[in-house]
Parts: sequence; structure tokens; C-alpha cells
Amino acid sequence: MKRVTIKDIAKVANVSYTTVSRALSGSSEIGEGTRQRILQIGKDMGYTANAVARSLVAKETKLIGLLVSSINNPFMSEIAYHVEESARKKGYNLMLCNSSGNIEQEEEAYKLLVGRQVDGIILVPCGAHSYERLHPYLDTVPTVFVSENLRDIQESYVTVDNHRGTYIGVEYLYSLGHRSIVYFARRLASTTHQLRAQGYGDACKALHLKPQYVDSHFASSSIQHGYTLALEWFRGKHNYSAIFAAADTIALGILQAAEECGVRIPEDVSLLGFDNISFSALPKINLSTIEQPKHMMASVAVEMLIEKMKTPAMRYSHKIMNPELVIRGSCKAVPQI
Amino acid sequence: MKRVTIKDIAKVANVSYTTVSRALSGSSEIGEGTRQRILQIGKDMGYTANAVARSLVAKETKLIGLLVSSINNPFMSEIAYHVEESARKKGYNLMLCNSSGNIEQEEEAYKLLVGRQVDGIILVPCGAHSYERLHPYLDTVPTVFVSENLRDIQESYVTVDNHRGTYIGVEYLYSLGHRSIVYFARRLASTTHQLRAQGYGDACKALHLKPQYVDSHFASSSIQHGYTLALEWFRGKHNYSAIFAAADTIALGILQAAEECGVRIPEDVSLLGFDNISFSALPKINLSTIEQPKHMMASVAVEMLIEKMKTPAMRYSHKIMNPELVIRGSCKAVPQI
DNA sequence: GTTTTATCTGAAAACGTTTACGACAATCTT
DNA sequence: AAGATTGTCGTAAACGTTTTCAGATAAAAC
Repeated sequence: MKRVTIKDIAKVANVSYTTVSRALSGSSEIGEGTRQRILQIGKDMGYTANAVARSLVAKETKLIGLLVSSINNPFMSEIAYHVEESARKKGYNLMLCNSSGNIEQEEEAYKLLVGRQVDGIILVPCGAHSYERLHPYLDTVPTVFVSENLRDIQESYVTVDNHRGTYIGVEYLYSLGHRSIVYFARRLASTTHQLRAQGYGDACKALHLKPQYVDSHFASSSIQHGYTLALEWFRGKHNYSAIFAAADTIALGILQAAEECGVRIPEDVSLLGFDNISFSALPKINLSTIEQPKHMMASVAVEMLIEKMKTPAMRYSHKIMNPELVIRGSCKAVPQI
Repeated sequence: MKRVTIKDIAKVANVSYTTVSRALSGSSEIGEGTRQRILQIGKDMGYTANAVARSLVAKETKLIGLLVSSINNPFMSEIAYHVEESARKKGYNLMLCNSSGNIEQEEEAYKLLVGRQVDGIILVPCGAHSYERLHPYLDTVPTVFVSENLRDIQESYVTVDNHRGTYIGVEYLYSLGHRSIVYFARRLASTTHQLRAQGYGDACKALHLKPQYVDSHFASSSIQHGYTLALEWFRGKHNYSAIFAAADTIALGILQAAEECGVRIPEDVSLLGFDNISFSALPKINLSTIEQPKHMMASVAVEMLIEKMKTPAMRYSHKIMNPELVIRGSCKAVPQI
């Protein structure tokens, strides 16, 4: 269990531990002979450098904190996957924290990461209030927000153009002949959802459609939310031909309700989602949706963060990605009468 | 950006930094008056303890390394979620590494975690060969394997009783009247899958059924694997009434193929999966399956690991969880003729 | 043959903590 | 009242590295 240190090697090699350090760190001011000899001894003794000690003197840990609201969520885990990959390729490792969508816990975790001396933090915040809450700590560690539009706020973030996402979604449904599109929203304290709702509204306006929002204040899981909302909706008499769900998870709930109510999708009503989580591609689900380029977002977030770490002078930068329409089988053209 | 240290506080409070350390660490050998005064100053100055420095002297980091083959996988991300939670509750944080199912990368990541001085490692290995490969390092850091049966191997692990899982699955299908059950396997270098196949075989033997394995050596994603296998299978003429998929992902692929081939599930053929990933609960999927108690497995793994960290004398321990049958809508009784 | 230069090595400080040890005063014994 | 005990605080060493500075040796230049 006792780990071998630089000093142990020094004793065996009969040199000072400074020399050993130089041999291992690839410094130039050391004889090639001694270097090889020391390297060999190090290998023989099974030496691995102590990153903790190294971090202490270097004043950098080569660690990135990844703080998400729930890793057990297809969207976040996909982000996490790509963040890990990008970070690793750049020589950084990940410290993972869950906030469970709880803002107190998010603050707690953030402080913890600061204490752990991470070089930077990538944050998928649990809501729009995260910014205010975390504001006091924000200039302790370079931070990049992901997926949450902070609009004109003075902090780095990368996100998708949510407004445009719903906008092109409505346009697509319109092009299929739909003239009455209901929006199943999620009234969360999140600018993301505010912008999506707004994009929907603006598109309707531009196309001379009457916007119709369905929502409730009752909050639970998104999928449950979509389910209960849709159940009630299908029971009533409404004039509409398509549903735009503010998130794929909501669409999943709607799908369930539709099945129970005998509503066929897409034969009776078209359904469009947002996010393109991996679930949606399943053949049995086969949901048309608006894609968030998660891979891109993750790698851009990492690059942006590293950039920010290197140039402390930089205040912030924003990057807004393009959403893309993914056509699968849940939307159908309205039959011409 | 300059972080405030214990010495900065000491200067302001006009005491030695030792005293500050004592005040913050809740040591008893300090006056209550000075403690309060120092605590207040610390708060005012925005002090957060440097965990790196602390780790160096304490010779423990309070970090657990979580090494999975892919965090972007419903099973793993669920494990990760619960591991994070359990660990946090016990005062540990997580370092996350992905091996991408690649054994070289797994070794790389493991060594990296060792260098980072994590107190322990929870490993969801990419295959049966992981053990041999990692063996040289295994007594550097307490390690617990998750989800991979290592059988009589001398290393700690927690897993589900895979043999029993398929066994009770066959029994269930038998009880529904099925007498001809095909097993869609995954010939991976994993004891997990070996045991599942064996459990299926043994159950068939016990019930006087003829086991029938479908598999191919062609490896790709499990879902793709299930799809191609099923496509071919459905095209042929076979005498069977139920399919047992070695994993839910395989079942997902089968579902897709069934849809394309006009095979109705469960009307024409019953389908049973294994793992109970969150996908499977979706109403449109609604897959009956064998559940791995992931929450339990994760928290047990953490407890087991902490136990192992505390008592270096302990060599290893094994924990095998009970699989449970989850009945949904993909299996149907065979009509009595 | 002496000085300069280049090359290699070591001593020591630093990073921010914790902790063993000792010093000193105040309080408690008998 | 003298010694023993207790409570509070400071000094210094330690954790395992990197890095600065200076020293030593050998080769090159004059």
C-alpha cells in the first residue's frame, strides 16, 4: 500500500530527488545517461507520480468540474460523455457532481468544487436562478454554462438557439399543412423554456396561426407532466392537428397518453419534440424532433473553458448553436380535403 | 483570483496559522472566543479550505474513482447516479472516467486514477479480461467491480445473480405456456453473458425444453446486434413462441425488426429482456424484463469500497444481488388449443 | 595555463494544510 | 503553598512535488 515516491527512487539511484524530478518531468537540464537510468529504476519500482503534490505546487489540478442536475438523464449523460472525451484529449480529468435539480445542492456542489481546486467548471444549471445564486463564487473559478440561455448575462455559456428551434419546428409543421398547432409547454424557471415558448409564439404570429399553450403549474418529472397534460387534453374536444412538445420527455408522456386514449400518432395527430434524446430514435418511438447538437456543445464548452482558464483577462463569451430538424415518423402531412 | 489561505486569516486575526487551522477543523484545543473570532474572519474573507493541500498531508483525498465503459448508456448512467449519491452522503466525491469499452483505455484511466490518489475505485469493467489486465495495479487502490461476475476471483465485486436471472425468466415464460423459447445471446467476452446463457440452458434442461441459441460473432452496438439477428430470424421458418433477449438493448433491436417484419409482440411472439433499463418502462416499449437492482448495487458497491478502504487487511468480498422479474406487456400466455 | 562557457547536479524554498511537541499561564489538588 | 493538571497557543516538521539559485565539473576558448 505504501506508494513509492521520488525520494525512494533517489535513494536507489544515488542522486538527489531533484534530479529524479527532472528525469521524470522531461526537463532538459539533465544528462541523458542519468535520465535513462532513473527512468528505468522508476519503472522497476512501479512509480506513479503523485498528482496531488504536483497540483499543490503547480497551482493547477488539471481537473474540470462537471456539475449537472442529473447524470441519470439522457440529455445530460450524453453531454457528460462528450465532455469527458474532449477534456481527456486535452489532458483534463473530470470531477462529477449531481445537483439533483436542487438549487441548494447545486450551490453546495459548486463550493465543493472550488475547494477541490478544479481549474474550471462546466455547469448544466438546474434553472434560471442558478446564475444569481452562484454569482458570488463565479469569479473564483472559470465557469461555462451549458444549455441554459442566460441571454445578456455576463457569463460564458454555450447553448442552442432555442427560439429558432421552435420557430423552425412550427414552420415544418406548417409546411405539412398544419394550421392549428398546440404547444405543450413546461413552465419552468428556465430561460430555455421561455425562449422555446416565445419562438413558438413568434412563428405562429408570422404564419398567422393562433398560438395555443397547454401547461400546468404542477411540477413533477417531465414525462409525467406530459402524460397528465395530454390525458386531459385528449378527453376534451379541441380543434387541432399537431402537438409541439417543449421537450422530448414531454412528448414521451404524450405518447403514452395517446396510446391509452386511442389517439394514433401520426395518423390522427402529428407530434414534434425538442432535444433529440437517444430514446427518441428508438423505432417504436420514432419521434420527429429538434436536435440540440450535444456533441458539439460539449466540445465547444470544453474549449471555451480552457480558453477562459488560459486568459484570465477574458470576461465571458457566448456561443449559440444551430438547432436542426430531425424528421422521423411522428409527423404527417394533413390530407387535402 | 488569488485565493485566501489560512495564513491570510492568521495575519488579520493576529494569531499563528496553526490556531486558524484548529479553529476551522473543529479541534478542541482552542479557546471558544478565538474560535468564533477566527471563524467570523474566515467567513468575511471568503475562505474555502484547499482540499489539495489537505489531501497531501492527510494521505487521503476523499475521492472515489468511477470508471465505466460508457457513461452514455442507460445502465451505467443509472449506476453513476446512485454511486454519486451514496458517495456524497458518505463524504466522498467522484472522479469520472470513461473507458469506451476499450481495454487499453481502461488501463490508462485506472493508472490515472491511481496517480490522482483516489481512495478507492468503482469499476464497471468492459469485459472479462479487465481483471487480468488490471491485476498488477489492483492492490495499489481498493477496488470494487460492479456488474461483472468474476466468479471465484479474489477481488471484491457486487453483481446480480445472472444465472438465476435467466433461470427465473425461463420459468416465467414456461408458466405462460411457452414450450419453445429462443435465446438471443451476445457472445461477448463477459462472464455476465456466459452466466446468463448458462442459466437459460440449465432452466431449459430442468423443464425438459430444447434450448436454442441465436447469436453471431459480428459485434456492434447491442441494439444493432439484436436488430440484425432478429431480421434474419423472422425471415426464416421456426417453431417457437417466445424470445428471451440477453439484454434489454438486444430486445430493443428485436422490437424494431419485429415491427418491420410485421411480427406482433406479444400477440405473435412473447419477448423478455434483461436489465430493466429505463427505456424499457416507456409505454410504447413496455418490455417485460429481469431487473438488476441498480440502486442497491451502487450503494452496496460504495459501502463495500469504504469498508475495504478502512480495513486494509481485508482481501475481498463478494455480493450477489437477487434479480427480479418485472412483468410488463411484452409477454403473453400461449392460447390453449 | 588560466579563464570562459556549457553541462550537469544538489540544496533549499515553496505550495497550503495538519499535527506532534513544547511553552506558558491558570486552575486544581492535597 | 508547592506540585500536578488542564487549557490555550505557537514552533516546526511533514506530506510529495516543482523550481530557483548556486555550485561543481569538464570541455572549450584565449
